[in-house]
Amino acid sequence: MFKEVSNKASFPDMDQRVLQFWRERDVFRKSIKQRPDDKRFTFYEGPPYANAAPGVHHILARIFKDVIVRYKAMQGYRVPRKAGWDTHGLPAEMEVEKQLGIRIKSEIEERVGIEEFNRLCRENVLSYLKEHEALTERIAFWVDLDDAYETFTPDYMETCWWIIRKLWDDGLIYQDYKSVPHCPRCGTSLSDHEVAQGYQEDTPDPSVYIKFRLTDPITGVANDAPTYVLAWTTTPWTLPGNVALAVAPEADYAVVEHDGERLVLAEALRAAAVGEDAKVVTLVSGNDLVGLRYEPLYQPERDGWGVSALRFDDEGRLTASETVDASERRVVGAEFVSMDDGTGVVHIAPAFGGEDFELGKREGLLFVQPVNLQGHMVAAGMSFEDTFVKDADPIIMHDLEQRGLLFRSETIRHTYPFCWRCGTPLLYYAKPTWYIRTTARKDRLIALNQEINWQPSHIKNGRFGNWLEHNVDWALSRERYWGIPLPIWRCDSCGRYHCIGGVAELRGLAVDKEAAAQLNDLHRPYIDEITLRCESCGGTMTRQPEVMDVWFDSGAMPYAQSHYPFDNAETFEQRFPADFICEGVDQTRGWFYTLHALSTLLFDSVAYRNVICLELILDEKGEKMSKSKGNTVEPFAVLDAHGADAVRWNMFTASPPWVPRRFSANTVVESLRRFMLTLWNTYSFFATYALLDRYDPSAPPAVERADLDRWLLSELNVLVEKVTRLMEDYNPTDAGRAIEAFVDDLSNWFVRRSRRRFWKSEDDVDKLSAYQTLHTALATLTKLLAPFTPFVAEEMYQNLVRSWDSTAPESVHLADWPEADASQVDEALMSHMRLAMSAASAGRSARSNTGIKVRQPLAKMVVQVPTQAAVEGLQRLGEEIAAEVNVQAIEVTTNALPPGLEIVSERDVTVGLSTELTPELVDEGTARELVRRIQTMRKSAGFDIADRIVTYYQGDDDLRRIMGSFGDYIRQETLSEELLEQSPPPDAHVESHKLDSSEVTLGVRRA
RNA sequence: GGGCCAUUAGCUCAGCUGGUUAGAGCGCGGUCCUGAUAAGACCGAGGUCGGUGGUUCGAGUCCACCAUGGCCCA
Repeated sequence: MFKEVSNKASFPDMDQRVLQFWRERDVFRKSIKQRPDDKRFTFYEGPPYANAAPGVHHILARIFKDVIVRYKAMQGYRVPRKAGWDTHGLPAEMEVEKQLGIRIKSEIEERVGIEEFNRLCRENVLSYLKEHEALTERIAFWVDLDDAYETFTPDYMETCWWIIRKLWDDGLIYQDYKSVPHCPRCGTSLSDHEVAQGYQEDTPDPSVYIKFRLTDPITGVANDAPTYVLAWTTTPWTLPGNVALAVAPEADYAVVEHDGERLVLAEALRAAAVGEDAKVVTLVSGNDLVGLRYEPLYQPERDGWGVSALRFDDEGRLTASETVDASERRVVGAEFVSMDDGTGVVHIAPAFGGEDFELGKREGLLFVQPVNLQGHMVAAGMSFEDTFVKDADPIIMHDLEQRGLLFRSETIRHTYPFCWRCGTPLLYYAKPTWYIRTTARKDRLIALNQEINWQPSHIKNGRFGNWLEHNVDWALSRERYWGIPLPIWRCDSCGRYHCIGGVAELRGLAVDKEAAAQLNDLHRPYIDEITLRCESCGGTMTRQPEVMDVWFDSGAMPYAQSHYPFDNAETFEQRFPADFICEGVDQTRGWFYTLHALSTLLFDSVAYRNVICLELILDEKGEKMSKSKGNTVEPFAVLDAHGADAVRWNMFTASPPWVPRRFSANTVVESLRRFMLTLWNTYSFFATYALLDRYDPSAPPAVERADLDRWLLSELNVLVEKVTRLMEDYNPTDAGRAIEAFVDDLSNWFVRRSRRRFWKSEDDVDKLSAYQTLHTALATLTKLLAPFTPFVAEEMYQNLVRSWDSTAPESVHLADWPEADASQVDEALMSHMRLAMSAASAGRSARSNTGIKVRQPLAKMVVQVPTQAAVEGLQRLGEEIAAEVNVQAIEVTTNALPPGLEIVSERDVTVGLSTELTPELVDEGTARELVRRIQTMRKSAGFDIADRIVTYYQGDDDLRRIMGSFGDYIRQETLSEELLEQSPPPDAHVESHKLDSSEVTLGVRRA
């Protein structure tokens, strides 16, 4: 039998009961195991970083993962869900540095030591693991936390080595000097996707125009005054590294007079740079300038700064330069010279800019590096010696000004990259770096992307597609500590490199086999101590000191989570690629990319077939949540206040997840009121009356269903079809909204219209049909809702289904997803019901226009509809309209409405309400008024809904007459066994009322 | 400078392949209804659908440009 359901639900308490139930019955594991092994749906968990407390954005990502995988499980798929934790990389290192008060990288090795440092990092990354696990359980994200992968385990790391080795064998790993974004504080390069996270707009920087004095004459121009090429830069600190000036070969350059000197700059930028007034001596082409030599601003290699010059050799490699003379600095042509801003002359310093470096290679330029990895100027004896580059800017500008070489200086604001972790301005810096040659497979990266279903779809060819189109090689190495060591060793004698592909191989080649055999932690510094025997020359090989980009770890997750290929090859093959992943849109350059890149390079396959990209969560005012602003919402507080389902429902339905969304406790309350409570009260209503009536859900189906019932079942089956379709389309938001609309109809039309059917005293077919219909709707809803609001779905399911059907699955989450029954769908009926609703609404509107309140019955309402079919359909539903509008008769017609009626139109219907009041109608209105007052008295007397009572009344002739003619009606409505005209006994609840103009005394007492 | 997304009521959001008078919820004012409901109904105030041009018989919807905001890239 059903259990009683209070209409005062406490969802947080219910959550705890349900969690307990799932734990006791091990429902999560059963939900996986009960499904066939050969029908799989693979989900990959993008590993969170557990070194900070979980926030609401974690809830967002986790429930969108959960809703899809729960749905697929109910669809009959076996859906294993392995949890995972991201553990390596700068976030942890940064935290530990903060703890230790470390300011610059060198302190780590000098003061703390790598061993201790990494030990602290390991501690740090899991410091909030318990909170993350607690949140995961609290919001009912079903993922296997007991079998989680962690990226710092030897098995995980070994797979990563195997991947590098495979790429190495395919010739996809290489080392090169390249200009890379470098954080001088962290002392390491950043990958492009890391740089992407740290751009800041409106960054002020110097904008300086520098004069480079030509030492060669320009062909065809009289050499009778000092001539300077004018170059523009926003990074004065790179000027000591200048080795060339680049011009656009095809562009026009103007030679202008200025203060008795000549300046050379692009004609297109002349007015902007030197003003309209400057007199143009002549125009030359860029080609005329190429090859001209100029006087260097600085010659660090000559002047004892402590910097030696290198030179690009014929193969583009950097080699020591024996001799350098001033004349080697010259003007070169380059296609990238822009005429958008500056002077059309670009100062070239291959030690810094990427384009500069490539140009240096091509032109065989010098290479001068007057900045160290800490970002300080190496410039012994100069005024800016040992200053941080950004601080060196003004000093260098001052120095050049003194020497008459600064033409103009201003400040501009532009977008500049900063370190996403520590906020230090990044420097583009040429240094040796290990790369994965992703560009070699760029066409496959692009082609395979076409096989991925992106939600929202514009990401595919928009953000992600563009990213792939602009693909550059993946800078893999990091000069850091807490990461997977790069498995590359170099022979000290012959210089040969060897890439290790696994622990066994490492042990085989180790010089000290014993030490290698005992190695059980592959991290630095232990791995650094393992040297290998060179197979070519017998020399000793030492490991390259870098560790791997932490994004590599996450991209390796499909393979490394099962220690492929060393173990579990079969498991891997079953679970690759993923059917579904879901993360924030910031991962287009992070995890979405690293997964895609590695699967393409390793197996020429996608890594995932369907992906949902979520947007950021904003605070109530639309601002980004951040701890420093103090506008974060504490996840456990809101969960414990309103329950996990309300939070989940809000996030699913309040706005599409791929648009930045606002979130606050207030928005959760709204979801609670609008959806959760409406659902719950409908359920509570059912349970209350089903219990009173001893409704037996196992009874055979009613032989005949009322139109209202057939309508609801039709809507229900349409809903099942719609929700299924939307879930197949990875669109839980619209699916949830469809459920919400149904629940609203269920509560505010079906139940509202059916109340009398439930509480009438006869047990007839109509009552049975009403119960069966409502029961079916609610029981089906528990299944549709199970993926969305798993707690309330379980609670309702247990009572509505399991309480009487012991053969039903023991949890709603073990049940099968419902299937729509098209034979129950009646389009015409649904459309007529919509018309009836409109007619009722228009009728209520007409009533309020007349000022006659609804309790006062009126004789009739005429409903005008456009078609004869609608007339017939509405006639069947006339009773519903009549009851809503409280009229005694409904007349449906296609004809024009007769005059004298109160007319209101809504959509396709126009109604005309008769406003004439007869004495009989007034009496009936009074009778209804009496019923309502007696009902209110029952409540205030504290009677139970089903209590039978005796009602006492005293009043004038009018009251006596009404009690006489409407006595049956009043008795029935108020469950009065008797209506007695006498003064109530002392134990009755008594009230005096004013009815119209007369005084009435009423009393109620339990019978 | 380029790309993507967004812009509809005070706030949060719907408006499918272009088709009468642009909707809902919250909030506000009023009225009503109520023995499932922390609810519900009806009325009202509140919109130049970011702007300008274009295509069309007809544009919130399609196109172009612009503006503002967000994200990303250079």
